[in-house]
Amino acid sequence: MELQNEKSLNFIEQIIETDLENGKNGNRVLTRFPPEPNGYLHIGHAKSICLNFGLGIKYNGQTNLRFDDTNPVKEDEEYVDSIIEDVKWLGFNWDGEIRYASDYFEQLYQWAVQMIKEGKAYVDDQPSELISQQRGTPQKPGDESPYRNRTIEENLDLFEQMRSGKFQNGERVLRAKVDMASPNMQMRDPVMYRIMHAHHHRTGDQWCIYPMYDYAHGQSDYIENITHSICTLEFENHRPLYNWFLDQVANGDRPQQIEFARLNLNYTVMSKRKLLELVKDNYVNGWDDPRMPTISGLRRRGYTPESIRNFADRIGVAKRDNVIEFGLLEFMVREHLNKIADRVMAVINPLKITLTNYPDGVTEDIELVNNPEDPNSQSRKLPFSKHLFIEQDDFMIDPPKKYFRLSPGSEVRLKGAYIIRCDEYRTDENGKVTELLCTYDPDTRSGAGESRKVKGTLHWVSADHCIDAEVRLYDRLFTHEAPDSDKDHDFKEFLNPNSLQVLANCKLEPGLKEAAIGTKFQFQRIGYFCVDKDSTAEMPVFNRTVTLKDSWSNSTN
RNA sequence: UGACCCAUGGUGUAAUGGUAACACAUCUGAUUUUGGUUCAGACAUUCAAGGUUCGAGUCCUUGUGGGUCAACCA
Repeated sequence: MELQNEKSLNFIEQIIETDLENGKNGNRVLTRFPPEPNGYLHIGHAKSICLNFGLGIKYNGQTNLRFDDTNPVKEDEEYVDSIIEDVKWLGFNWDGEIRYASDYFEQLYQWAVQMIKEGKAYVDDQPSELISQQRGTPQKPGDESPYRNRTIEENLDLFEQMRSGKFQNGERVLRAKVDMASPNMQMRDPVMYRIMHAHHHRTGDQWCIYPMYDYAHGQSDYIENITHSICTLEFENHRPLYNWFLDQVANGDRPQQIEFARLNLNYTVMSKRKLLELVKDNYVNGWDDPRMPTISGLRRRGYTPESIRNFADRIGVAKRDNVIEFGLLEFMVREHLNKIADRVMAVINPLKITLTNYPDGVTEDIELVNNPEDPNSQSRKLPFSKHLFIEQDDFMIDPPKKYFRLSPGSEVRLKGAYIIRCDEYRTDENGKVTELLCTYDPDTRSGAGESRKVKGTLHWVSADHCIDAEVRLYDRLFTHEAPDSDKDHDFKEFLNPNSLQVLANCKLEPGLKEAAIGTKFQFQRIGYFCVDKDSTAEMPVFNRTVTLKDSWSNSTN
């Protein structure tokens, strides 16, 4: 960690280092990642995870994983499991056991009773609409509830009855007695407890009153001895309330809430509600659909934990609203995959070619390095024969200038093998090219010494030896840079109809038959791909993680 | 018409009162048996006006622009 000294500190690190210099919190650093288990984690959470756990590591501290499970009707164990998996996969370890806000329900209740006794909380009998009206507006102060000055005894009794199930949902709430005239809306006697006769995924039917976020969160931080409670900007207005609740119970060290700007990525949506909508209404195939910005989606797409951590590091941490270009995420995964992914031959839109002067029935072994970027890389042998497949894009009848690939009469090298010339092409009734007849130059085999140069090098597979595979090409999920920014159009109107393209007739080099699920490859000249979980022994399925950078198609567009 | 927060190249982030920099993107060129990688280069930045100071992106004031807040959500 010493090496990080060269790098400048973000504003949260500066706060922590100042605290450390001042001996605050007994020189401890304890952060927490507090997801609500009401959906799958997305790349925005990854930023928060990397921040919180990263701080724990950097300052020799720890980070807790705590589920903020105070709203049983929205939460589910499926989400708990997925969140645990995603945090682990990103490569982080939390301190001790997993925590749950629901573990603290009894303590929270006792503190609420104490607050009632001190005249700091009261039971309100009014329905939510009325309470809402009395709250006033940002410009106009609120009005006090007629129940605000009940006796402590009455409050105690009513709160006890709330807990014991005497009331229906919505009949009573417990409110903090703060200040109905505060210019900060959060301070206008916020609700602390509401009645919910609902089954909780951990506490079952033990409770029918549940604490609200503002009350539960800060107290949970305090219970866990959190030093720095990092959250996103929209909680900035809540900080005085966070501190007010702490004032009621805290002795000694207390957590400090610090807000940072959440991640926004263009061409996608990041709200859990909207992501849930895409899943529920089948606009995508589940939370881990490779087009989703969820961590599980990125994982299935072929992203590596390293690339996501590097991304989080690169985008930085600050307080100003930001929209990161999706291309940066793609850069990060290319950068990592370039180093670790073996290169393989894969023809995704096959075009048959026959080498008319190559002997029938002969197979040669072509040796290729698996990854030229990796000094320790092994090589493998590929079969080469008279009948081959190349990419349809690699042949044009009437090519533009500076087209380095095949066209009638032109020459290219087949990577690792020979230089070939296209003599003839055949088309079907629609004019589509169906086959090329080529001749090879036997003197140009790779590694056979001095040979003449050609501009283009193509990837290929032997038609007699290749395997069939399905390849799924993904494009951005939305056509709009900011799909949820348009007030007149629902974000789903900007869904990209071409975000998934399935190619069912792809031809791959034989060694790919046994590739394990999740294995990452570079399909030479095409992009990075990984083996999808839908693969079967008969039909492997590959997901395109990202294309290779392509300055040719960029310049022609 | 309140409170709180924010403002640096196209994007994001630095510069901690002392030469405005790094990455991505874009564009050149070199290398290359991947139109990849690598290498070299180019482009382009302090919201405005006042003030403090020898010196301001940084501190102060005002303005402008943007964000957040009126769930028994988190």
